[in-house]
Amino acid sequence: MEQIARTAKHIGAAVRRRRRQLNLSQEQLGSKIHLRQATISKLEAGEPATQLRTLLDALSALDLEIVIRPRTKASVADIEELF
Amino acid sequence: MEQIARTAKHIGAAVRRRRRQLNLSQEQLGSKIHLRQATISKLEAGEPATQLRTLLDALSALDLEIVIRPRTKASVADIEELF
DNA sequence: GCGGTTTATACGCTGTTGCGTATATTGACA
DNA sequence: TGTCAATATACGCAACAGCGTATAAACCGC
Repeated sequence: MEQIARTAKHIGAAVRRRRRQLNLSQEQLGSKIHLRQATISKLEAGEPATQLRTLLDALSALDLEIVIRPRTKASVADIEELF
Repeated sequence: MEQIARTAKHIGAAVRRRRRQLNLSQEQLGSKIHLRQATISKLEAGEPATQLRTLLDALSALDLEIVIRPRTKASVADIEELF
């Protein structure tokens, strides 16, 4: 339930996972926060130039939050496994 | 050491806190990741249109990572206190 | 108070978002 | 396999990030 994310792709994957968990389509999620389905698609695809606002709005609608903490010793391989 | 961040301002504050902890100037942090001092300034100011790439690059240089998880019950007031 | 450092802000430029709108592509399942 | 939902992608547009460069403003120790 806790996803470590070090890249935009990780973040996108976490968003997608949660959205599906909640049985929402990109369209439905988008309309909750006034973003287009295409925008959600790019966010989930891990587009690194996505705006912070877009991510935060999505997280909010998905009842997710971000925690910022010192990096754990988990290797990159360990993290990739989660995705 | 774990910062909950639900807004761009929270994120910016966490970045700034860590940067200072490591005794880096915005200039120094920026040059590590090929971003201008002005860009770091905006990130720390909590500009919500900042690009994800910018944040992730900064976190990487600061040896920080993001965790995405379901929102805790902590009230907004509780979170604001941290900042 | 001063001088030096650090941070905020400005201008013109290029690149890219997210928009509206629309259409391919893919996926799921009867 | 056919069909409808869901997702990816496209075009032109307005808005704005981040760039180089530069300067104002705020901070700090002495």
